[in-house]
Amino acid sequence: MVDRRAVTMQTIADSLGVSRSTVSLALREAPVIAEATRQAVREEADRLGFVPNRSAARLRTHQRRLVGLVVPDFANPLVAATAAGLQRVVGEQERVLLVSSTFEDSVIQRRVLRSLIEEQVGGVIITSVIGTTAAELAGLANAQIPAVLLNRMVEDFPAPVVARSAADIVDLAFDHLYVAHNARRIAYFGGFIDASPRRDRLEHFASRIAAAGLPSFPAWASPPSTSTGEARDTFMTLVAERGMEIDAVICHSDTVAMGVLRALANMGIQIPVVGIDDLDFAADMTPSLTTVRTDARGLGELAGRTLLALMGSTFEPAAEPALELIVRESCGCAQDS
Amino acid sequence: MVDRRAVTMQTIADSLGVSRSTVSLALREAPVIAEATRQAVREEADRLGFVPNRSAARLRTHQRRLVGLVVPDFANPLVAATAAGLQRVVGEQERVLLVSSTFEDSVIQRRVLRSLIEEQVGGVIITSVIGTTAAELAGLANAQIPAVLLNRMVEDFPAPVVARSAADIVDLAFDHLYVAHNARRIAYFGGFIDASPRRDRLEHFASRIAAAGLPSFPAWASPPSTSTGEARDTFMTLVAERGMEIDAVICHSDTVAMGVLRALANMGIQIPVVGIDDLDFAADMTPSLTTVRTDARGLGELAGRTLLALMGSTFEPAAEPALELIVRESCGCAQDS
DNA sequence: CTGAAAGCGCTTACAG
DNA sequence: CTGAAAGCGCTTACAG
Repeated sequence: MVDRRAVTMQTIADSLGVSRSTVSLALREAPVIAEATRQAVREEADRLGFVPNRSAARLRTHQRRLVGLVVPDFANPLVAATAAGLQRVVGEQERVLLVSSTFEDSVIQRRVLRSLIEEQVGGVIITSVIGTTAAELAGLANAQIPAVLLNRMVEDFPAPVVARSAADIVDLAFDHLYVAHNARRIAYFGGFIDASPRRDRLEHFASRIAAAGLPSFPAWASPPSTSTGEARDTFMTLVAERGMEIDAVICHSDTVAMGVLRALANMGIQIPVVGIDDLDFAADMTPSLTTVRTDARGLGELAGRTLLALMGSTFEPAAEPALELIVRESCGCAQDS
Repeated sequence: MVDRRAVTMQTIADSLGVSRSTVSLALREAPVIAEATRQAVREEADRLGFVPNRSAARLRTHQRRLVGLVVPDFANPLVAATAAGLQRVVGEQERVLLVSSTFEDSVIQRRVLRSLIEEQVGGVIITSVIGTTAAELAGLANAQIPAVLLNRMVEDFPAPVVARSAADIVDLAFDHLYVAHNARRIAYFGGFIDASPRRDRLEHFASRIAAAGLPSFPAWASPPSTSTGEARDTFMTLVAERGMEIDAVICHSDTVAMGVLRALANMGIQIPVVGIDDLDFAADMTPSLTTVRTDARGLGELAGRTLLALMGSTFEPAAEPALELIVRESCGCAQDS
């Protein structure tokens, strides 16, 4: 409101005829400063529109209030939901989130991590590019920056992994299709090849299939697809090439499930479809999507709390929110309700 | 890799027996330093795992490489897409994005803006909380931080507004319904009451309606709805209360359109529906959504370029990507293809 | 071509 | 209760 030169503590000190130390202590509400002085300093600071320079404070104290979030692409609705949960936790602590997408490019990831270290972030939450090794994350450890691995594991990197249980997710979907819908030729479809959550899910899925003595359909699991459009096209190609050899599908995500539902509609075929995530729009697809709710927002909050705990904050450890199967129309349960 | 104390330029200087200045100049590739020295410094820096401290550099130089993004909620897919475009532009310049959601809460917005100023961001892109006044953004101006208003206008605040033309959007949707589908009882539905883009669209919509001598249906425009579920419920309530008095709908967003399509399906009614945005999933709804493509990603890039230009970067000014009507099934055009 | 010195804006012992 | 001084890690004139 007042000046065009940056106003610093010195400005306030001069204007009040006190020292910088007094201003600093007064603004930080140090009880050692006389109430009258504190008051005067606060008022003058407001009048001048003083805003403390965090860079300077950080340089002096090594306090670190920034939190870095590194994800493949936050245009992905699942990622965006997770980030929103995280932001909630981080924002409550007056911390600020530095967000970067890597677009699955390890060169960008390297650059981004370096930037975050340079900015002296207090911690990092990362869904690392596929194929990332512990060595590529070593910079964080060297800079003593605590990290949390979100969803994707990195072999030999000593950081907590926050992710939903792949086995539990698969069990919920599989059991419903197998028991409630008598499906016997079940496929897992979609996702990023080689991402650890998908690998874990596929592994558990294979063991359930084997234990139940059911046939497996690896061809349906192999082509990658993450976007809705990709999923739709890939699924239609598979049906064209192999025929409708399956009688139910577990989709890697709701986004993928939407493409599969569209493919099925295009071809006039109906088989039970179960998604994973329960994103906002799952309830309003036609047919509405039966899906395993993974509560991305809750997971983001959990990741945030886990990181903040590593950074020294204390709060009651948040329980991991429970997974839940949300039954709707796409599996055939409520098709005509 | 080596030490647990932070390694600074002093560490490198000591280890090499040169001065801090030499290290600083060498690392910044100053031609004044002998090539051999530069080489030695670079190698030692790598060996020690040196990462420059941006806070210190910023304090000294007042360079500002951080860019702040303030949005209502980046879990909103439209916002996420815009943010992704922005990140692309910002990332190319080795800049880092500070992202904060305000959840439409002006108290949070105030806190967030203050944090960004404290962190010495070089610029801010903001979709401000509804009802934000220029006074609430004055802190940015005082701190001489350039700003770009994304989508939402703020009266009397001297910053460029980056948004798609409300009139053009409405024209594309209206003309298609009016001309191609002979709709005569057209409603605009959904969105946040009082957000400036919606106000502008409604205003232009009203003028088109009036010019064509068509009846208007303000009741359909008034109840707010931004999420898919909200839109679905609100739409069903309207139909229940008022009967099916309209024969076509322009929806404020694809997200809203999805809810409307679901509501129509629930009630077994078919009228032409046009969305706005063309998000990824629009092509794969059932029916697939006819919508005005606003290219959120492109808009994010444009906002980024606009801000960077304000911050002093120069590049060829990006043309605003054109709006385009994407015709699919939901308007009735390709229902059976 | 390289070094000594000053200073960015803050915080924190330490005197008084 | 308040002030003078040192120092965080960097950059940039200015000497030499």
